[in-house]
Parts: sequence; C-alpha cells; structure tokens
Amino acid sequence: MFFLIIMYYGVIFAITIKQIYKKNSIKKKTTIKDIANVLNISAAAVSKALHNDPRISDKTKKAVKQVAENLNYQPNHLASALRSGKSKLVGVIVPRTNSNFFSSVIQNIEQVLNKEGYNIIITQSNESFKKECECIDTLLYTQVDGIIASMANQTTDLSYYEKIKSKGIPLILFDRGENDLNVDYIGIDDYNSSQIIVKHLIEQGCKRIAHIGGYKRTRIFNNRIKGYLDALKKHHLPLNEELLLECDLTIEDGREKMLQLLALKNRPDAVYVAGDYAALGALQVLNEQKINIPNEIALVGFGNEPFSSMVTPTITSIEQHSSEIGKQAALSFLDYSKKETITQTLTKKILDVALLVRASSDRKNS
Amino acid sequence: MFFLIIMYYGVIFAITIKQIYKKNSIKKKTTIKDIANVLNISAAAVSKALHNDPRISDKTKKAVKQVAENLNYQPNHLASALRSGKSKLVGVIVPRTNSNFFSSVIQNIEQVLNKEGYNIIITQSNESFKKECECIDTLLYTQVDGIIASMANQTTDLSYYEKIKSKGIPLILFDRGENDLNVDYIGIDDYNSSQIIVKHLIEQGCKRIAHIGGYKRTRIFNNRIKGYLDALKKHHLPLNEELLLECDLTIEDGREKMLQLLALKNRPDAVYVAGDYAALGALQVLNEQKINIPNEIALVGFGNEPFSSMVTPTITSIEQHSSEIGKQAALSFLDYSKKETITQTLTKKILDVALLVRASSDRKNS
DNA sequence: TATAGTTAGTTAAACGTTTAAGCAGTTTGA
DNA sequence: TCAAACTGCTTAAACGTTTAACTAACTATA
Repeated sequence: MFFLIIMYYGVIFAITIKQIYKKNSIKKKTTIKDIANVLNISAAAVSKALHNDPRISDKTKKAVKQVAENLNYQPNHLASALRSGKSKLVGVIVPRTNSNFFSSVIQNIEQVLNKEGYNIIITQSNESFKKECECIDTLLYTQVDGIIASMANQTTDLSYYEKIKSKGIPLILFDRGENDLNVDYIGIDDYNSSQIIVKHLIEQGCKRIAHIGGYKRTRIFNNRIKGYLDALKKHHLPLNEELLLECDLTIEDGREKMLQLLALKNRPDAVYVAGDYAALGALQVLNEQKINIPNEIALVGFGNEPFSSMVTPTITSIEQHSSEIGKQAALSFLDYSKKETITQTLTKKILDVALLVRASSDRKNS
Repeated sequence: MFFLIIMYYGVIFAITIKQIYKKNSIKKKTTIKDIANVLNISAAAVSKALHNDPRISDKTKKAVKQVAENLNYQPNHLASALRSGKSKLVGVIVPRTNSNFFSSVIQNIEQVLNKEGYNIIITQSNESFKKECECIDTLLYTQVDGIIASMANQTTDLSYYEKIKSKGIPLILFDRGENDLNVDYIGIDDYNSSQIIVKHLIEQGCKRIAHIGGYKRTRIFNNRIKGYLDALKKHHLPLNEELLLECDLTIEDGREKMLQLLALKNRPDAVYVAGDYAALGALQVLNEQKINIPNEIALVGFGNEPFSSMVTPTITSIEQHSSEIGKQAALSFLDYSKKETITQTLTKKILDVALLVRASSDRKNS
C-alpha cells in the first residue's frame, strides 16, 4: 500500500491510497440458455416458465425458478427490451433536481411507475435549451417508453418535442408546459393562485400590491401576471405599471427587484413574488433595511420551498402539491401506454393549490 | 372537447379536459438497414461508417451520414448495448435527491460522464435498506456498466454490494461508504473536520462544547465523534458524556436534542451539530427560547445546505465540496472502466473541507 | 510478372430474449 | 371410435447492432 497526493487546487486537497488487488475472476452471467441446459429443456420453455405462461406445467415452472435462483440468474433487460420493443424505462426531464418541487415530483413519479415495473431515467436541462435537446436525444437513444418533462425556461422552439411525438412516444408535460404541443399536461391553476394571493393581501389591508414575476413568455408566469392584474381590477385597486416587474426569479433577481421597488417615490405595502427563491432575496433586502414585515410591507412567495418556513420571518407561500403532480404525471403516462387504440384522449389535469399563510403576510398575528 | 371533474380529495381538485385526437401514424423507426438499402451497401458498412471505421471510404461515410440525417436515424441503444456488452449507462444510488449535497454530486457525476458518452440512471434508496436492494437489482437488470453509490443509513448487510462486485461491475462509493467492501471511495476527512470545528469554537472562547451527532454505526458519523472527542482532549477540555448525543439528524431530532442540552444543570456554551438539518432544529429552539446566538450558545452545522446561509442567524457550517466529490467519483469510474488488466488499483480519495464561519458562531462580529 | 499488401467493402454469426407457429401425445365428447 | 380440443413443450425467426473473418479489386514491390 502506498499513499499518493494527487492534487492541490483551491481548498481541495486529496489523498489517494492505492492498493493493488486481484480483479475478480468475472463469472460469465447466467442466461436462460444455461438454465435450459441444466434442465434439458428449450430456452423458450425457460422464458415462458419465468413469465408464468399457462402453457408450461407447474412442475417445470418450479424447477426453472429453482435453477434460476441457484445460478443467480438476472434477466438481461437489453435483450428483452430489444426483442419486445418495450424498454420499461421512462425518461424524466427537469430543469434541475435540487429544488424541492422537482425532487418531490420525481420521487412520486418513480413510486407510481415502479409499481408497474417501470424504471425512470432522470435528466436535467439546467434551464438550457441546448441541454434540453441533448436530454431528449439521450432518452430517445435509450429507447424509453415515454417521457415526462418540465420545460426549461429558455425553451421556445418546440421542434425537439415534436420529434418525440412524431416517434409515437408518449409525452407528458408538467409545471412548465406549452399549450400548443397538444400533449398531456399536469399543472396548477396559476391564474387562480394569483387571485388567491391578491385576495389574501387585500384582506390584510394592503392597498399597493407589487408583483415580482417571471417572464411573460413562459406560460405559467404569464398566467400569474394575468391573475394578479385581474384580481386588482376585480377589487378595484388601480393597476400600476411600476409595481409589475419581470425577471428570472433567482435570489439575486429578488434582491434587485426589491431594491427597485423600495426606490419608488410611492412604495408598495405588499409584494407578491412569483417564486420562493426571489422572495427570499426580497426578504433579505427588507430585513437589511429594517423594514417591518408584514406591517410595513407584506411578502408572499410561490412554491413552498422548504426554506420558506425556515427563514425569519417565515414566508407565506403557495403549495403546489408536488407529490400529486408527480403521481398524476405518472398515471397519465400509464394511461397512455395501456391504450392501443388509434384515437387517444388528450388530458390536461389542473390541480388546486393551497395558500400557506405565514408570518411574512400575517398582520393579525404580528 | 368536454370538461370532466375527476377527483376531489383533501385540498386537491383537478379538472381534466379531454380531447379526442388521432394517434400519430407511428413511422417505423429507421435502422441501419434502411440506410443500407438506400445506398445499396451492407448494414455492416453503415455501422462502420457511422463509427468512422478507417476501412470505409470518406465518400461512403459522407453519404451514410447524409442519409442518416435525412431519415432521422436514431441509433438503437438496446441493440448496440446488447451486442457490444457495454450499455454506456452508469447507475447512481443516493439516499435522496432533495438534499443539495446529493443533487450537486449527481450533477457533477453526470457532467463528467456525459462527456465520455455515458448516461446515468439515478435511483433513490430513501435511507431504506430494502429499497436500496431494489435499486441495486434494478441497476443490474438494466445492465449498467458501473454503479456509484452512497449507502443508506440503515445499511449494515453488504451482501447486495458484494453481488455487484461479484458480477465484475465497477462499484464506487462516496460519502457513506463502508471500508470493508474494498472498493473505490470518495469522501471527506470527517475526523479532521470535527477537529477544525472544535478548534474554531475554542478560538471563539467556548469551553463547554456539546456534540449532536449521527449514530456511531455509520462510519462517517463515528469519525466525526472521534474527531470531536480527540479535539477536546488535545485542547485539554474535559470530556463530558452528557454533552455527546446521537440521533438521526433530522430537524425534529435537532430540536429534541437541543432541548435536552438546555435542560442540563450545566448548559453548554457551544453546540456542534453533525448535520445542517438538525442544526436548523437546534437553531429554532434557541431562537424560540430567546437564547443569544452565538454569545450565549454558539452553533455549528455540517454540510452547508443552502438554507444555512438563509436563516437568522446564518449558521456556520462545513462545505464538503460536493461538486468535487461528484467529479472524482465519476473519474474513478472512468479510470476503472478503461483498465482491462487483471489487477486493479483500489483508490480512496479524501477531499479537504472548508469551514464557513457565519453569524451563529462568530462572536467577534456580533 | 508473380507476390504481397492495401482498400473498401461483404457475409454471417452473435448478443439474450420473446413469440408465432408447429407438433407430439393425451383427453374429451357425441 | 375418431375428430376436435387441450397440454406441454420445441423450433426457428426476429429485435438492431457489432465484429471477426473473408473477399474482390487495386496498387506497390522485387
């Protein structure tokens, strides 16, 4: 055994301990042929026995399964998928996995699909259109039986998604979905969510409600903006252009846009931010400037990321029921995959949200 | 088109809009045979042309690639993997994806492996031994070329991991790795990390340093405990059994153990928590009880989860350089996969950490 | 000018399954 | 009693590639 320092860059310092050892003598993997040889029957009979085909006797089935067990037989997915034309794999494309929303959706997709014998391949677009195209190519290459995706912010060109459809592979979109594609979609009612938030803020006595939103080109953010504007109208509050801002909804964007709002001659008394990360940025600015939340300015976020209930003050937010979105997306796929008919139903599932009122907008308990 | 209310349970309310439309007439996927037919050459020639085999003329190569493009050819991974015995897929097993640490590791594994033509399949064990075994079976079934894993907390029986090794499939462990398995491992120096933390707290003037740790049976937590104890000894601080607690390091555990520490006749003046989630729980309790952080009790976490810099006060924590861990894990796999020799080197890479001093333990700036 | 070497392919088998079709031998039924 | 039906298999082809081995047609060499 010897020690070896292999690198030193920045703060990272690694020690590698190397040991020479014999590579395992790799046993050739057992196949159905091996099982067939042991029992002196045909490989086809083994295959059928393992699939509980009624045309095989119970006696033979038992024997096959016993031998399979003994030989540590592991079916070869590649071969069966190639032959049957079904890979039993479903591709998932998300902008990123490290948001609670997406990882929760993924977890639930997996749960539902695993029960039906499917496994999932997760790919990340990192909000980049180019990467998203690569993800789609990867998944098509892997011969997935279906794709469940939430589009990258950047994406406007849908030709890659059309490619999926044109190959006859079921495509289900969630959260960020484009209407024009005519595919199954699972999401929430963004328009209505905005209405709920604005109503809540008005009930708290707010009169000048600002909105830090996402870009209009993304449908969900556009809907939130529309809902915000219509709610103001409905409650006879004046619309004010300077109170409506668009950005990418990162923490930094939230800080920047909040500062912009604070610089106004006539400051808002409430800010509805279309994403929790940006809401956090806004909160940091408000805290730094010692502005009382919620009495001076009330704050509402969107998405109920875990940290929204961890920061001080806790941030009122919209819970999107990510687990249900995941479940429904998976169910949509299963629905689709079971049908063999020439016509297919297009399903759009819209789930209701829940407003979680927390300290950042709860004037009555502050 | 018709509207249909499909469910109503709890707060979730979904509307399904159904549309009947014609299923796409599924074009049969193009294969190399189709390309061969167009050009009147053999399928083998097409395959070679696509792989830039030197025995094929540039002219033919160009023609093949052109036709492939025109016919929208997508290679069939199942067939090539089956034939070549290499699936170009690498399995990843993590306890969960919704921690920043793991999702960052995954992202970097993916980045490195994608460049080499590999794709990854992510599976989650949810900290359950049973689920972990299922993950392994799934991955073996999918014929992955290698497995990169971080073990579930629960796991003590290593026979499933032995199964991977016995099939000759490269196995690389990170973060939570068992020494006895004799496989490549990437991790940090937990022992030293504890020493760094204790030293920092002593420099802040702390004299009664408590440790809310993970369970000793998990190697990394055991090492953190050992490091903590040895550091106390080294700085001539008395060891005190009541200041050393073990738990699962959830938020709730953190709350509970912090309350336990506060109930002591002789309270600690610093608490080092072996995980950020538990540290957050501890912080909540301290805030609720209006205990001054860091002057009355200083707090240090572990893992640098994003929220540790978002809460009030911000929590001092250990950055594990997750991106580097991911990169190194991927590189270890690539290293392994390239070698065909009968002997193999066993590599353990230990990365250094960084202590990020924040408000929760920074007495000088408070 | 025979021989070896190179070029640019072709042929056919193989990877491990699944599955349609076939076929003995037995059982059933009118 | 004999056709029909059933039982429990076997045979062989197929899924889409890759690849070892072969070949035909040139080209270079001695």
